[in-house]
Amino acid sequence: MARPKQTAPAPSAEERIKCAARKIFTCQGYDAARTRDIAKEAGVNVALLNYYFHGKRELFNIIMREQMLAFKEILVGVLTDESTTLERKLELLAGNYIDLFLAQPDLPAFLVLEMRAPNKELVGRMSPIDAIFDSSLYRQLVKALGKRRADRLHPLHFLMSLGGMAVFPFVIAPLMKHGGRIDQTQFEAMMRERKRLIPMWVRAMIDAAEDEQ
Amino acid sequence: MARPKQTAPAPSAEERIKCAARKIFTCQGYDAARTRDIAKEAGVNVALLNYYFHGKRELFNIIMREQMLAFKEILVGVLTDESTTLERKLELLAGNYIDLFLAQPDLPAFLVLEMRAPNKELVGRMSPIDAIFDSSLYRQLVKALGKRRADRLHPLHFLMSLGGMAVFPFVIAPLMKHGGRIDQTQFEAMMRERKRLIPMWVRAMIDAAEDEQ
DNA sequence: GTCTATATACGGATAGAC
DNA sequence: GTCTATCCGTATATAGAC
Repeated sequence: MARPKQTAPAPSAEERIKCAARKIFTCQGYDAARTRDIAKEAGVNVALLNYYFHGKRELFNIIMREQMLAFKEILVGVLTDESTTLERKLELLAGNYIDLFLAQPDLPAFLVLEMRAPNKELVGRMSPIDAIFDSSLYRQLVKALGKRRADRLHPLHFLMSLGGMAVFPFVIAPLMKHGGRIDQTQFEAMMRERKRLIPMWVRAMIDAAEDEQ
Repeated sequence: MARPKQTAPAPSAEERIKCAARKIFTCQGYDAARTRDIAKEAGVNVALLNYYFHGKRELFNIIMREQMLAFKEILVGVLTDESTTLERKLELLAGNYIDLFLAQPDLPAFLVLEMRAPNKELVGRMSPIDAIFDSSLYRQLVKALGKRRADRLHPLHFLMSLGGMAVFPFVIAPLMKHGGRIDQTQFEAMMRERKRLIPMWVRAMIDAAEDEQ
């Protein structure tokens, strides 16, 4: 009698191709990626890749959509929650994004790269900008800034700053690791520190705006 | 008698090729760029490109080195000036970088892209990390943090934050311009605002560290 | 120095057997 | 569904004339 499988079932070829594609596309970008390499990584032939997905571009679009969605879901999930405070939202954003990038260090550079001209339509459809403007967080920022200051100082400034502080270290990591003054372990420790620091800093930035003449 | 030339002399073919290469490489990245397009943009034939420079890779390396140098010179120039205050250095860094990106909006994404694995050696040689550790700014940061706090809170945190706040808006510009809520004019106005805001914010971040228990 | 014409390689895609 | 073999376009690079 067949006992229930304890181990995960061997992933289908289709699934293996998608995983391989995600790995290679995110590491190398669309133009540098070779379908042959994706097929080899998945343990199949190029022909099969074209059988399941219809060519390189189609496969890429699927991966790209998935990755942008993962990115957007973190943002929108936190942004629109009416039940959390501004401070808590800042903590969640910084924490979730840094955790995501620690798990997938190539993701930020990949998204930066592929958001460029050739994919304008694809990217446009995924833009979270409307969700931001209509969000709970946006209203909380306006309130924290005070009506008068929110007129002169766009709330987006603070979201751009938060994003930049979370993302930037990962894209310049290759530079920082040269010369041996920062190694991978130290780098990761610093990124974990930033989960605590960034929300505190954004709060300080909001308050600094308060003090302007 | 030949009067002195009032107009700039027609740039040599070599120079035109370099300009075309800079434009096309920075807009499209190495893999997507076609030597034919560079040659056409320069008004010459592909053969000539290979005559002056030795193949696509060589030409690219020259451009890449130049662009990274421009980037690094801003940083190092400000960093090492013993005669300016911490506050002034922060102003100069934010101001100079944002001006550079306003003039060349594709530059940040290009550098992010090309700093990846395939160019590790090239990038490593250009890393500004040593210059940072030995700089006047670094010492000023340690001092501003206070010796005790500088032990627990790495001064690099603040440079990463400054960099991220200056760069990030330019790399997500394609996302922000969708939906018509931010247009190009507004975007540029916000970036100019940030030249004033970022130094103030970094100062606030340093002071926020001061207040921790 | 600058061109035309061409060699060569490579990568994406497909035909067709199993 | 999955493979082998192959086609075909395209991109880099070079040979050689002027």
